[in-house]
Amino acid sequence: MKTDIYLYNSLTRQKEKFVPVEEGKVGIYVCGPTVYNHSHIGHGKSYVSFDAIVRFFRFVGYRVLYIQNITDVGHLTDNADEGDDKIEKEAKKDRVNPMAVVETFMRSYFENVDKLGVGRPDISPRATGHIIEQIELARILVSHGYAYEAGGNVYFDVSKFPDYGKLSGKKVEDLIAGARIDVRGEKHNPADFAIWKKAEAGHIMRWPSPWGEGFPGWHLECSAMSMKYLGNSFDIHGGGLDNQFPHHECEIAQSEAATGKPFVKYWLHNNMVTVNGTKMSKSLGNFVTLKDAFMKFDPTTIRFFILQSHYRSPLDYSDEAVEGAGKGLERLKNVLVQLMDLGADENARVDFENLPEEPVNLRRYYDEWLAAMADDFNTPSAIAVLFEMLKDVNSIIGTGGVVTVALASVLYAFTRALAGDVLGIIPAESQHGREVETDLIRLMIEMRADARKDKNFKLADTIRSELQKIGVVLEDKKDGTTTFKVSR
RNA sequence: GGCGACGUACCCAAGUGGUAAGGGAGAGGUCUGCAAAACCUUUAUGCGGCGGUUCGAAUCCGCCCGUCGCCUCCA
Repeated sequence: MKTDIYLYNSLTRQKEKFVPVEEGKVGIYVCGPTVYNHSHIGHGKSYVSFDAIVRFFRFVGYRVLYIQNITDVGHLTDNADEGDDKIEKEAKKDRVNPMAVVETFMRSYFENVDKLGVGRPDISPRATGHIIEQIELARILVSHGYAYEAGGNVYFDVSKFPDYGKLSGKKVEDLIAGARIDVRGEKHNPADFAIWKKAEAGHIMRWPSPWGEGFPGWHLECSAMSMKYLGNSFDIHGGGLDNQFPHHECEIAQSEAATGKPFVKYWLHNNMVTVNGTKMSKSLGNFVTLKDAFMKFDPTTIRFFILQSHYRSPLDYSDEAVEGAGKGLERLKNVLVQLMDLGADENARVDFENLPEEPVNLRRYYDEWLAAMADDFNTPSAIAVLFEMLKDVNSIIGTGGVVTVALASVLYAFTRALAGDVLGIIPAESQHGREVETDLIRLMIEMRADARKDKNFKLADTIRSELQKIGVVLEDKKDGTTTFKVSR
């Protein structure tokens, strides 16, 4: 590995050096969405954050197995394990099969995060595809005495698992004292949680089990699926801070009670998104879906905006802030265009072991970037390093310094690798677009150059402004040449 | 009520004991037919407030104010 990685472990509440369960490999599980609605900007933050983390692990040489589930069993909208199943509620509204609702929003989810440059997980297991594993896990818990059946429901007995609360810092007594919920009489202890639920009449999604027809409790799927693909003990489990309790706490209890082994080594939690300072909620009408956001901003800009703050910091979404981020990103992308104009080879590779120190100190910038990323994935600091490098490069270009094709190529590849491959804030496609379009634009530039020579500035300006309308921005250089960039 | 975070310039945001990164916006300048881009200069004696520890604190401690999250489905 190129470097040691330190990460903040929610379980121990401190930064720790990452030591994998198995040398050279990382097993990571991240809680995926419940697909009953369009994804919002909060989902965006979570999945972009973990995407950057996964990309970084791969960059430094780890073999990563990334699992992210799709929750396609609805679970309940209400407290006290009552209320409607969210997916079924949606299905009844539209008079369609619940699985059709799942399909619709699962596709929507992937379309959205694809646009954000989030790499697909290696495996996207679905809860309904792992009912057998979940029943088996519940069966083990019952047979080991950690869970009990009551009226067709199966509950985890919190009193049998003394470590319950170790992740969230909660005490079972406090939970009972502060309980705002009506306690189900059949539970032994108010803090006990359902791992299998009886399907009442009219409940559509149901499966046979040793306890009659029913469906799995929410927490069970993540235990069953993570351990199936990553083993009983694995490296990293991630998710939103709002899932720390009860979801992740319950996962630990179920998994460790069933296997007798430590479940997860490092817990990573990303912080939440607020909109104009307040929590997103449908009732407040400030619910920003990714679809909405993409109407106003380029998805890459949204990604950049997300990564410009730390994953463990809360992020406040506002048009003003995203606009500001977009302008900054534009500058970053612009340097690549400039380097291309200097003849940079698009396919050049960087040798990180052997970076130049003059005239741009890439050695130092790389060390700083790496240190930032290795320190709990500090993407804001890493981005700041890229901006410092950019300033250096522009300064040389702007003051007429000599940038050889070889240097331009190294700078280009360096920026592409760090900003593109790892952070994902530079889209992969060529800035200059397709050949025919490029030739056409060059033709317009020549025509405009003739107009300028004749002092026909009216025509010259018309050409420039009309091209700008279709997203082609012309820039006249000092030496009389004109370059362009495509800004969409 | 219980638990936990956070509060850094006009906006966004790093920094967890050694004297305030970075981005946006603003101001002035260089370049230019004009733009745009780029570069240079500039914008917090101060990091919510008040105390304390220390040679030294945005960073540690205490209290207060404010915001957010969790305790109930949630990324």
